[in-house]
Amino acid sequence: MIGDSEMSDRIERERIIRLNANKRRKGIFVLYWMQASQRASCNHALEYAIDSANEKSEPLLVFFGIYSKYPAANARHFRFMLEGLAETQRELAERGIRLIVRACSPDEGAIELAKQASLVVTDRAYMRLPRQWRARVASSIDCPLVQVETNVVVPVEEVSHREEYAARTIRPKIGKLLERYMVPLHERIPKRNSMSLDFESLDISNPDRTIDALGIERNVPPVDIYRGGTSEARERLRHFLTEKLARYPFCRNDPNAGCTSDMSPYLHFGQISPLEVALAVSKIRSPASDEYLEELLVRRELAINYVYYNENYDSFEGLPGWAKKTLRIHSKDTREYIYSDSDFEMARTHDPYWNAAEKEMILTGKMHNYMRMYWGKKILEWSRSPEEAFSLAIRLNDKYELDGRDPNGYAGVAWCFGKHDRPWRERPIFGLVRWMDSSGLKRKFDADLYVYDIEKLWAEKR
DNA sequence: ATCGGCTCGCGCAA
DNA sequence: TGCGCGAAGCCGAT
Repeated sequence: MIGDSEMSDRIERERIIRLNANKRRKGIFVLYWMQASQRASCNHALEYAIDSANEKSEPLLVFFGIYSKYPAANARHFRFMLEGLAETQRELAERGIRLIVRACSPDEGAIELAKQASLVVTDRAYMRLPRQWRARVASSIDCPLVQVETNVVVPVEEVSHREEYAARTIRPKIGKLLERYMVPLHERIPKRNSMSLDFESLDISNPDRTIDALGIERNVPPVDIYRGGTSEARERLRHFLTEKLARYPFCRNDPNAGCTSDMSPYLHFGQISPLEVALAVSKIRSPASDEYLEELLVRRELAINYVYYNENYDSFEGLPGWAKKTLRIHSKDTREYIYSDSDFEMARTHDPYWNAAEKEMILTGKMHNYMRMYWGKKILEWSRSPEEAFSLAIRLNDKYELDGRDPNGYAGVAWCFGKHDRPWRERPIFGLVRWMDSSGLKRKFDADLYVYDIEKLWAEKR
């Protein structure tokens, strides 16, 4: 596909990819089909759409399709998303841009609205389903579909043309491109106001009412701890930078310390831009900010590289050869414990630390990173086979985590099975895959305090 | 408390 | 072709 920069002097041309060969035509508006980047600020796709609209003095209409059947999504995810979307709608309105929201498969909605558009702009997610949607829209509409990368700091294909092996192989590739791509995005206002365009749109001012109206599953309840939206994300970022970052290197692996940034749900729904976070953090020059940028830029964009280039990102098959081989050799090893899916899901194992991690996820929608590793390793250890373990870990992660169904989640689970890691001393069940044990948790932090706190929360909520 | 060994494959130097 | 080294590991020796 061809890069296209003629319309935007402020967006790096590598972020822009035409997904079909259609020519721009006369239309009533430029359409920004918003999907992955649900925000009004620091959004390259939105800014590109504004430039495109201004160029021909057309108004800009933004469309978001709410797909109530999105795999593994439930009321927890939808409420968080809707809270953010309502704020984004208000923010866009202040710039004279109308955001319409419809309950439909997003590709269907985009195809319908594209009939009246001169040009369609969209943002970018890397999972199977949104990629299918974009492909379908590209071939079904009569005007151009232009994809603008705003979900990563360095565009995926610029970093590498293939699946990277580990953090150490992608780190220098990202590092040398940061100078070019880690630059602020200046925002503009459309020449023509689109607020008066008369299009049917869902009222999303009350998320719970919308959830009921859409008939979305309430089997996993929303959480109160994390409220969706760009302003909430920014407030958390500010708090992280002023109160937590300095001690981040010493306490980030301690679930009791409460010193994580908690950006992942906001990044997952695109409510805050990774570029905005990176620029804010990098203003503080310290070893601590470098350590955080490693997470945000190297680990996060490695996870995206994995999902983008590995079609089996959510199954055992996606693992590296050595890991699959060694896990298969040991798949018949005797397991001291074997739990059913519901034993795991209901936190009914013999291990209080594992149960606490599971309960933290169920209650809060976010398990501490360090416990996520232990949690995944033990599912592997206590399942009938590594294939079943992998698929259960993905299912639980997608269902309960606010940041589930995200490249980070898939790469995180895969890491527990050897992805992006190296081999270690061979042992039963795990083979050469790194093993973890609860004695390690106790060595590194007060694991019993963690259990105590989670059990207390569990008792309060039940 | 600290440290080497475990083990595979990438990427660079030669 | 050889060599160093790697996301969070554990284990056993000192």
